[in-house]
Amino acid sequence: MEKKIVNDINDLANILKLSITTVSRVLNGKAEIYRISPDTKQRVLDAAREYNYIPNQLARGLKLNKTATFGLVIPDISNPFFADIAKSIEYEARSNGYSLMLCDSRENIALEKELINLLLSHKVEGIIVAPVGTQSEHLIQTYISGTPLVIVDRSFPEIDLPSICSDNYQGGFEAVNYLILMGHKKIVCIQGIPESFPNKERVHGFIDALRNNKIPFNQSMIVGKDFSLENGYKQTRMVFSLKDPPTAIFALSNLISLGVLQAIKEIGLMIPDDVSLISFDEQPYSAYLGTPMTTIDQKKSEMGQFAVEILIKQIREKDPGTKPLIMKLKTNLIIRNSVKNLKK
Amino acid sequence: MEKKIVNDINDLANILKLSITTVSRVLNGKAEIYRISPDTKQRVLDAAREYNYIPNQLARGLKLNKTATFGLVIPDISNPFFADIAKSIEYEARSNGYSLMLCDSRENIALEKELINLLLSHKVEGIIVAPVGTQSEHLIQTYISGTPLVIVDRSFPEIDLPSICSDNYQGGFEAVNYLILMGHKKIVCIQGIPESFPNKERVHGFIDALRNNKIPFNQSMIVGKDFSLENGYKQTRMVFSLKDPPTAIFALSNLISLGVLQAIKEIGLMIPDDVSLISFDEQPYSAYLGTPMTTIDQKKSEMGQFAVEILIKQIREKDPGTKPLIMKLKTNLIIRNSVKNLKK
DNA sequence: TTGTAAGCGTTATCAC
DNA sequence: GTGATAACGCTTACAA
Repeated sequence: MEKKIVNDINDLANILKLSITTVSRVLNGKAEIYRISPDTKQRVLDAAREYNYIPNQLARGLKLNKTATFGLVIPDISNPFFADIAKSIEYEARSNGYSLMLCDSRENIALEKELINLLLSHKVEGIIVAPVGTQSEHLIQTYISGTPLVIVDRSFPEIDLPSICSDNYQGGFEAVNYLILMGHKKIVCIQGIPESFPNKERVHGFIDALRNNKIPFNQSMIVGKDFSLENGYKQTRMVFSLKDPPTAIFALSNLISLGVLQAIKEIGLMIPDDVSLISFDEQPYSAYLGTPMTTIDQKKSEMGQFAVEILIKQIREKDPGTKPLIMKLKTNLIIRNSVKNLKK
Repeated sequence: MEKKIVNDINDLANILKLSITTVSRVLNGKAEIYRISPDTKQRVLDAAREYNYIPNQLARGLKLNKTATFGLVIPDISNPFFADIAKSIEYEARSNGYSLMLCDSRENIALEKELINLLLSHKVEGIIVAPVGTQSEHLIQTYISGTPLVIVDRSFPEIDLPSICSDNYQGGFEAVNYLILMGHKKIVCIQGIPESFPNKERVHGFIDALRNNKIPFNQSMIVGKDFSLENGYKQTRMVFSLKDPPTAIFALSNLISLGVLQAIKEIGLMIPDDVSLISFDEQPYSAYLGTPMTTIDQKKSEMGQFAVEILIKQIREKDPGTKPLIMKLKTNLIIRNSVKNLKK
């Protein structure tokens, strides 16, 4: 006797000699509501298991207007910062019954727009996005069109979109303040994507910390163009080819600081004796580098967790009247050995 | 005049005073085939753009039995090894018009099974999985049920499933052979998940390299239970609490070796003067650690790339008759400073 | 307590 | 050249 293959709720109903209605009800846990006999219920459940019936989410989604899916758009999943956030979001989404569609925008705004539309076409119930640049029209558009959306990491100034990010200004300020406390005055900041919001805020903190300590600022103290290792490398080489190089470098990402390390090494300098270094993004390896690195830690898992919470809240409340929630998470300065105390 | 909101191909057809059939045809690039007038075609295209019509992939998928979606199941997206693979898979999938559903199985076999079913219910067109353990029935089941599937990283011995992984045996063998060449005899291998295939193969290579060099092997030379940092830390502390500790450690993952570094540091030893270390998985930071680390590099992006290629091939050919493709990628020994030459 | 049938947004078959 | 309609697999109002 060959075992029938069940692709369908229909096949299942046929085998059981029941209507698909009854089968559907049992499978959706509505047996009691419709007073389906315990016997029938058990038969359905047994058959579903026996024939390994897997409901078709497409059909279900089409009918119910629910896909139990979120979309996640991030600039680079191979950057451990975003991988950590993705981990947290995946976990939190799954815990709430949602699957995740992963989109890597490769720091490309055109692709980001495309990906948002793709997610929309897949009828995701919500989108979490770490935006690439300063453009936000497409995000606002999807938000007001009714798709719940949360921005993580890269918020926008004065925008009415729910968002959650680190207090990048605070992080930048504290980092540089610490450098100054250690006696540094000639500081160079190697930045990431200049237009991106976290970058701007960190730079803002950098400048304010200088100002606060009466240290003159000029534009040559800020170099760099993106968050990559290559950028960190090139800028460091460039900076040290100039006369009067800095005593300290402030790197605005984990990848940038790796590039700095490479350049420093090639040039033949030592950290912190010849140059000091402080970097955004704590990583598992930060403590085990040639010189254990002083870093600004961000609350990555909280970020992911809150992002999903805010999204789910939007879905539940369906209340576009209320002011969108904007959260800022405190950063944390982790002091190790990569900054020299010039005052000693 | 308020702009109408278009949710539907129906709405679009109404606005244009055309049938949905015609609209659908134009939108699917079949205008020429059905000899639709250039004028009509242009009107449809313009309207679609103007009203920002986004096709419903659920309905499309239901009808066509195509979702343009792959599923990816990996044990831990925050492990940079898997993040790199995911990056490559996402890129390659997207280049071929597929989106990616990301599932993190958290090294949990029950969850892995559940996730596979979830992906099936979402009607993904193919699944790429880095399996958690030794169980493969659920994978074989979905493969023979007709859903294209590729295993990455963690293959199974003697299994008829398409798979692509590193030559873990070679990697293990070369690593240990190198240690022996440098004069090491007392070597401890801190392994990952013992039942997992890559782990077994690496251990196999470890043992064969010893044997090959007439160095006696005993079970106490292999310790550890998973690929985590904590495992690396605990095992190192344990090993060095014993009398007659090893002169060299072979760590079977990037996270394990970070744990080793932490323990070594706490104990107050130096690498490579007091202990040598060689580790699986090259990472961007490997070269910048306290002692630049000697590592076994794996071809992560090739792995992702080939995985997608194999998947797409399965979809195209629909030919379950041919023997499933199994690929092994060569590993690469990167020599730095973490192994001491005892023969000097 | 169970069944019939409409409809979710598409595409494909057949007609004109 | 264009259009009406069935069908994809499911849920649910309405019937029985």
